[in-house]
Amino acid sequence: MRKKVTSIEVARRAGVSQSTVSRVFSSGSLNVSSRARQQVLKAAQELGYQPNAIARMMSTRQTHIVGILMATITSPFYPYVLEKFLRELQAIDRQVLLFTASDNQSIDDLLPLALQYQVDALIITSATLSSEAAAASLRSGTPVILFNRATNEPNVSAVCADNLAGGRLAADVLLDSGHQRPGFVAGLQDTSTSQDRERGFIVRLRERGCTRVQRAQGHYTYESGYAAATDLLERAEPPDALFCANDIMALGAIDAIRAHGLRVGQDISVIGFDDIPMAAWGAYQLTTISQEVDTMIQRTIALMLDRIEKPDAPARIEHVSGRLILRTSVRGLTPTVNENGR
Amino acid sequence: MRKKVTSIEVARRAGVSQSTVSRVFSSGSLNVSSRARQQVLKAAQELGYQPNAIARMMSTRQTHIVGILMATITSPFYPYVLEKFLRELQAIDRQVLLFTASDNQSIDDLLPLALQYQVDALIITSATLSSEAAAASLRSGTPVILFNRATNEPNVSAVCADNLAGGRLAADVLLDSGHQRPGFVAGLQDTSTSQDRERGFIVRLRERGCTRVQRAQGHYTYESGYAAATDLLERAEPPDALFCANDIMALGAIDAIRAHGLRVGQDISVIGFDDIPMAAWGAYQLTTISQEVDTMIQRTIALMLDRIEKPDAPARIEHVSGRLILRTSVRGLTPTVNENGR
DNA sequence: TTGAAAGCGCTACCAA
DNA sequence: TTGGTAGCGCTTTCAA
Repeated sequence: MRKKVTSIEVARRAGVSQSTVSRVFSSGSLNVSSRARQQVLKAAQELGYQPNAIARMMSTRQTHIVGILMATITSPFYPYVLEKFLRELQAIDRQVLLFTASDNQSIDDLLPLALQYQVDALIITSATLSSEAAAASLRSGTPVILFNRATNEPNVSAVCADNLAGGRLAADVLLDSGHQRPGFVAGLQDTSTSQDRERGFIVRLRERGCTRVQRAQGHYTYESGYAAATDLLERAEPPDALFCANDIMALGAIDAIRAHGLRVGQDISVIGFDDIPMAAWGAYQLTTISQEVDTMIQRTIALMLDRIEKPDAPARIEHVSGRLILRTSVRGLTPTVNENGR
Repeated sequence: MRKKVTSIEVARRAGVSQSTVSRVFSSGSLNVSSRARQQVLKAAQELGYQPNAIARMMSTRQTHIVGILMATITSPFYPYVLEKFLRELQAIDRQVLLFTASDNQSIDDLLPLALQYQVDALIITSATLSSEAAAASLRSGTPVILFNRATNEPNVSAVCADNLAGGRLAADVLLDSGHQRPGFVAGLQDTSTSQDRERGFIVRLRERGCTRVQRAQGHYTYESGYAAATDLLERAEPPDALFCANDIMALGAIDAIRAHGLRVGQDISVIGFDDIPMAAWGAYQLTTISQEVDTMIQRTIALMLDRIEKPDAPARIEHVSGRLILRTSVRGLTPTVNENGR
């Protein structure tokens, strides 16, 4: 049992050359007589032979492995992203080597590691790339695609939601439904997602004459949303509506609001961003702006395949716009869209 | 940029042999004069050399890659499991090749694929292994460990929560707090987790004289928990307490109960299993039985390392018992434990 | 359609 | 401490 069976042993047993065995298991059995193929298959079956993928990578110099670097797997949005990536990549016969990093620092440490594995491409989610890291990836000739983060690096492609437009949409929604004092709960300070959502929101509010916006800092977790909302509610003139940079903070905000004895969607409105499944749960019914994960992922993979094929093609940034998902957490708006979490 | 730099080029530039370059990058620079090492490092730096991990695997016949096969990444319990596994494995210098499967069928298809990658070991979560698959893994000499599933296969190790004890605990909790008509919401029919939790629950209830237990079938999702609870509530003599086979169904049940105008923890009690972060959220405050993920994962990795070292050691099954996490969804019990989601 | 043989980029052994 | 060299298990020419 211990010993791995190699193509040589199969060849011996089948009475053919090792080359023939290789042909049977690679090029779709091209240029192999069906008699030889039968024999090889039979011998392989009997010996329990499986081709050694590592050796194959070695000679073809193609691993068919995609590296995924994910900073925050547990934030409820990302498991969907990961699962979808896996399915799509498995479907096109690519395997996934997964890395996780706690902060942007470790991304820089992990990148060379991923490159050592000769991945065909690297997808980085929920993290930013330093310029040095970008340079290293460029030098190695490994395409890098950012998912859900913008970047200024030339030569690094990215796919993200249209966060600016999303922020503007949130502003319009709140103003249209008659709110006067909107507040903003920010996500992690140094993320392009939070920055852009905030900027779109503020700019649009200003365009429509609303200049005083209260703000509290969160960091994309339930607890930080709870804390930020509490902070905002206890100020002298609390907001009458909250735009939270992601759904999970919005859920925390809702619970904080209720803990203050206020009713969400009546006394105060809340709007989120992402449309995670929990946003549709009975206890929350969160109105939010969706991230079109499926589309974003398809684009990411398309971009990736493109760069694997034409490594010298210029990098591209793509934006995917979200939709307003109407539920009951913003007052004066009635759900019309079809309701299913995801 | 395109071309990958090899150790030969580094050797040439550093004026040493290729063997020396190899030594510098492998055996911790053992048996290399510090002068030679300096030169090699300098040359490598200048050329942007990174050792090729695939080639290394090829000669050492050790990939240092662990395969993880995960059926349901998006069920809220699993992202934590995955992240924890990644951190722990990265910490001991092992990489993770991740596979996902939609059902037990595809597990069987994925297993040979994972084996082709010569993974040092395979961890399978939230899925069961057919006997043929177990045999295949055995023949290949690759250790397989099940996480969170029991198994009867000899030669397959497993780590899971003590589900039987958990079910008994749930029964005791409900009876001790004066409930008369407990009901059970089952998870996926064919999972050992749901079966064992149910069995422990029923057996203990019976031991204490409670024989009539109503039951509804769910499948480990929020929606199915909602539906199952609705079903139970609308029966002639609805239960006064619900034990749900996992937390996410319990949350669905809570929302269903509220939709019926009943108060959770007063009119009817709910107890879950897992202790996912959402169970601690303000809107739910779910009393539940924890799965000690960290411990379970450490055990899994220990088991794995053990079998990698001694492939002929017998398989082992380990159980990790959970704790009662008191919140407010079961009436008559007051939270005492320290409160933080995870 | 087949087989022989030359790599792929490393590690590890052996001799110096 | 060094360098030379023989693999690791495949794929892929090249000739036959």
